[in-house]
Amino acid sequence: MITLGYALLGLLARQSRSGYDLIQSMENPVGFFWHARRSQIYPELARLEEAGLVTHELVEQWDRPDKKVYTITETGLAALREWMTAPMARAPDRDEFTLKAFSVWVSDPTAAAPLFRTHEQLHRERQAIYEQTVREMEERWGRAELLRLDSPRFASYATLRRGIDYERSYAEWCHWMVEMLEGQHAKEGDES
Amino acid sequence: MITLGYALLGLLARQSRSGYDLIQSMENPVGFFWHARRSQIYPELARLEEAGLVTHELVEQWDRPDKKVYTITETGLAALREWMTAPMARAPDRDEFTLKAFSVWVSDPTAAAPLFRTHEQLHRERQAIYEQTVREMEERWGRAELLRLDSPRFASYATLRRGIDYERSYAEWCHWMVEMLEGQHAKEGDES
DNA sequence: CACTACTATATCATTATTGATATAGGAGGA
DNA sequence: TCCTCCTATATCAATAATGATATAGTAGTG
Repeated sequence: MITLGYALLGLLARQSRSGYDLIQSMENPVGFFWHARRSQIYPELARLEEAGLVTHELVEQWDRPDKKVYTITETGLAALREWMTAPMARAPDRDEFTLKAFSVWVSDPTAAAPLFRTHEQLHRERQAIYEQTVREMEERWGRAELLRLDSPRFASYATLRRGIDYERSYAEWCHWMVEMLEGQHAKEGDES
Repeated sequence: MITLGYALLGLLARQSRSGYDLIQSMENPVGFFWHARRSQIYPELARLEEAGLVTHELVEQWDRPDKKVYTITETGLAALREWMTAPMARAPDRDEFTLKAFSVWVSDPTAAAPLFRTHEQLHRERQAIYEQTVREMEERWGRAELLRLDSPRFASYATLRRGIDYERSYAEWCHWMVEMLEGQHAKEGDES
């Protein structure tokens, strides 16, 4: 099965949702680690249902279009558990922005610097969003709940921690690049 | 144009290579930030040639099959420069392993811990490879050359720095996860 | 002599993902 | 009233990426 399928199962294991809700969840902060378009989600839901991993219930609404609310089945939960603990190889790394760094030498440093400056900003913003989310979670459920291993809150918290580390380390690297490109490498220490 | 195209141009800007050489370069440490299979590289080279971004010269060899050595053109270099400084949005994050963390709550912690243990190891190993590469570069060209902005060495060094940070932060997160899952969260500080 | 590995290029089918577009009712603002 | 936005689902074409396989010569090992 496709990774997207497990992403959807992971969301449905927490709570039943419509396709539209799933699309929202995939776009919002918590879904930062996997991304998909509507055109991929609806067919994938159909495939999950065909495989018996989810079922749907039609919910009629008077004020807006009717929706199909999907619920994970026991089979679906079992599939999610199996995927969860299945040994897995490193995913091939793919980052177009880092790829740019690999060719930074061909361009004028003063032309390249703004690019890295912008990305430093983008990553710091994302970091701030994740940190804010963690703070909100702490206020809402308390720190103890976030550390209860069988709680979805813990899983969200763990994921967010990864996100925060990722964004911070990315932003720091961008910052270093800007310093280099702007010729202010006086601060540059040695951390071989 | 496709990102892979710029990855290939980036390699050819440094040195002319055959398709086969390019495949090697994409698999080795330096090419850790983008990945492609043979079946994608050969057609892409043909497309680059059709677009006038590279040319090839047939090199006959007596001891092994003849090869086509590709060289970047002025147009190709211009295209690379333009892509280099073109404003770029955040790439959608995609990491199947982090996605697993999002569903870690459904599985038994003792079953999940080894998974994170393994990945900590994988990332530490990769980190060590990158660090070793940097050390070799320092020995071979000297630290000053690695910081010369118009040198491909600087670009490689910058890329490797990103790689090292990425691997370290990933490994540290995996380590934290293992501690959590194994119930040794005594060390857990507060870094909100 | 068979087997395996390496150099070298290439095609094919399939799957995954993206981008554009369609439909359709309700809400809210200009 | 027109326009835009939101909820809600869906299809379609195009592109990107993967996996499998083919060909073919050389070199080395058992």
